[in-house]
Amino acid sequence: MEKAASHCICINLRHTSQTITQFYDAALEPSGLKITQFSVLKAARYLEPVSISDLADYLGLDRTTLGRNLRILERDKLVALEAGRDHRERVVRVSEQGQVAYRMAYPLWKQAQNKLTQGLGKEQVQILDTLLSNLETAVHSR
Amino acid sequence: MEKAASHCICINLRHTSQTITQFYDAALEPSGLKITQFSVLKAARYLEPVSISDLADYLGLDRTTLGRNLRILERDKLVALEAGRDHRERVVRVSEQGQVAYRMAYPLWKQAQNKLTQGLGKEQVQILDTLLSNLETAVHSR
DNA sequence: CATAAAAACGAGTATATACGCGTATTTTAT
DNA sequence: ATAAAATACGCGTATATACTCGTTTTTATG
Repeated sequence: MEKAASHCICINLRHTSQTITQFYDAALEPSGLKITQFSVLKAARYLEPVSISDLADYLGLDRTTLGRNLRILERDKLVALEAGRDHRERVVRVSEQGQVAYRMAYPLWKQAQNKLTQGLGKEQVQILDTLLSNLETAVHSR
Repeated sequence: MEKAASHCICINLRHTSQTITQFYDAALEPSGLKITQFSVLKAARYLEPVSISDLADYLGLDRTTLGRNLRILERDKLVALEAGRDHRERVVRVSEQGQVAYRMAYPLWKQAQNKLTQGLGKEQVQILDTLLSNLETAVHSR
């Protein structure tokens, strides 16, 4: 990872996304979590008990994608997947171990976020957020 | 895919990147190429004959990632991978079929790119490019 | 109430991405 | 000229992501 800047918005986005992901993953390493897993735990903590589909909607992920990601968290005993009252669904709960990992990861995430924010400038981060949001809108409209 | 806007720069980037990728992939569909494959073909056309490592450097991808991506293009007969004079390396060449696919994909790519550019505004796209570039710099320094 | 429609999920398949380890080949240094 | 270092790769493993299809369960409707 080092080169970049094609003329393609998509390729540029993908490349930066990947680079930044590695940055956050490295920052979170002591917690054993990746940034994607951190974001799933965060959402699950907020919504639990929650079905896979509802959690996927919240996260903006495909249901099957989240299902596979959760399998890994379950294997690592960070979440538990139980049958809900509705026997079609499986309900996500964050385990004690999951809570511990999250609390360990949070300050690491914050540090990474701060570093980037300071590197870019607060206003620029604000502008970035707006642009990303507008991109998604531009694609979905019409 | 529909929700978004966490407070995490990384998660926001990942989500938008994925959404935009789907937009480009859908646009390129008639050509049979995905945007990632299109970008590999474009670079390979420009640099061929080129080793896997050199092409990976140019694209900002891990060598092994590109190797696997090329295997798929080879399977679909869009590129050929031959031994170079240096017997350690494998040399990438775009096949006739690859050229045809590329030429078919190009206007589709251009359309997608134009749609997005019009949706966002040219200045905003320029700002986005700058921000993405600055993000990568912010992460690599220090 | 019975059947049709809808919802929730898993499995299969496919792609993209990277890291570490091992191997073959080429270069370089002594 | 030989040994050491560097280079180019492949494979194994791991994660993230999504689509299609099929199964189970729930809900709606006539």
